[in-house]
Amino acid sequence: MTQVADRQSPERKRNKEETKNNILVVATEEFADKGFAGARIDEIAARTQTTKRMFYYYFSDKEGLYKAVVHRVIRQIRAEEQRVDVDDLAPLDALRRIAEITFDYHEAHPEFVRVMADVNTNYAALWPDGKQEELAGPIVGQLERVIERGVELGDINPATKAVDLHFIITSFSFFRISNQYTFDKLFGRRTIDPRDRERMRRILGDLVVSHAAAR
Amino acid sequence: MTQVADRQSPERKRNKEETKNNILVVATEEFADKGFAGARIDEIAARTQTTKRMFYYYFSDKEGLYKAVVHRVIRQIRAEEQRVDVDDLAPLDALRRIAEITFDYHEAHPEFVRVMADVNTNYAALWPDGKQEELAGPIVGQLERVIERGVELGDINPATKAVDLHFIITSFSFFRISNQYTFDKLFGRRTIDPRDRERMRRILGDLVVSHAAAR
DNA sequence: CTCCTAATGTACGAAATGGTGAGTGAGCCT
DNA sequence: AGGCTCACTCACCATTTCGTACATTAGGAG
Repeated sequence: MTQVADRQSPERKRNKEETKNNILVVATEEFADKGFAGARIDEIAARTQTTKRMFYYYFSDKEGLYKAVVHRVIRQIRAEEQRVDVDDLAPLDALRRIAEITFDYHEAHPEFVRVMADVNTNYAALWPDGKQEELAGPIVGQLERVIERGVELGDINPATKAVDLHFIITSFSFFRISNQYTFDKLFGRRTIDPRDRERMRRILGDLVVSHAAAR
Repeated sequence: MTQVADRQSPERKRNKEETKNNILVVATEEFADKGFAGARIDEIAARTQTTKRMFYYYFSDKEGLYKAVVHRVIRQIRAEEQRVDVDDLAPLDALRRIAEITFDYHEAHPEFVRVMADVNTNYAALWPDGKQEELAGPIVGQLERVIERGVELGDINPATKAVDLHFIITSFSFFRISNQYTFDKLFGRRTIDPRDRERMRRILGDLVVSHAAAR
């Protein structure tokens, strides 16, 4: 019995990975809630199991911590997309399915939406280091494969571009969450009302299909 | 010749309206650029022709100034919409035209997009006082009239809802501006590239038409 | 001309905020 | 056992930031 196992054990007092992760989880909540400028280091510290000094020990400064948070939320949505498998659906059904998955993800993960909105507030000046492909993920490639398949079958318009489809899907799904508060104030509709949810989801699917379908 | 004219004259040194407006214009830029939490009162002061003390004199505090800015940018887009006249277009053409006008407005007024995004960051907790109808404006009513006309002619699906149409148009137009930085980082497409602009504009018009058109 | 009030300017303070210097001790290695 | 490293703690600081008490002036009223 070596002690290697103990190194990973939860009761270990000093645990680099656990501490870092604990900070990241709390920081994600705080940054998602208040944005970069509104988030307070001391506030995060109070809700962490460690002290403020640890941020600076592991993440250099507020910006470093923020970049780590951004990286984290993007990695999570990409991981979800990785699991998408629509190969056994007809092309147009596959597109609708991808749209629905994205729609659902945005609703289930408002922290992703809020962090991304805040990154744009800062003109994406605080962007995590790392490869662009790793962050972009497989989604556009998946759409391309479906399009290719659909074109061969004559179901999909050959002029259809994957990035355009992704833009349509994402703008609809993202805005519904990000702008729910002002949209509801202005037009008195509970944007995320469960009763409206199904209709909105269907509308998006219809839009995607009608955009891609062969004439 | 009464002196009433002089009261409005530009060379007047002390001018309530002009001072307030000057502050509002600068504050709009600053809040749009940095958001509520990131904006700095002293920074606004430095770029104004008056002193910081005037904010508090006219707008009570930072929140009051922010609310005034929000009110202002919303009033401006509604004023633009007020001028829309599509009564002499065929219903489906009218819808496309309204979509294009909204699309163009968002592109021409990023400060509107940025301020609204920031309001949502704050869960719309800082919302200007005033009537909801005044802020919502005429856009939904205009869409409703076009739909009604189209249904009578048999061009438009009777199930079409004006708010849904407005959601489709706005989410597309808004996201294209608000999320341009992250979308471009991730998918390497200059979202507001002039060469892409026409295609995006057309895509939105097509989506709107296909959503509303009678089967 | 003088007074009075609305409008403007000056200078400052209290609290919050991001960040750090210096030390401590847990746990691994030999 | 004992030393060494690195994860961790504590107390502290320099600025920044919102806000205000108080002084001052423009300009209309009478």
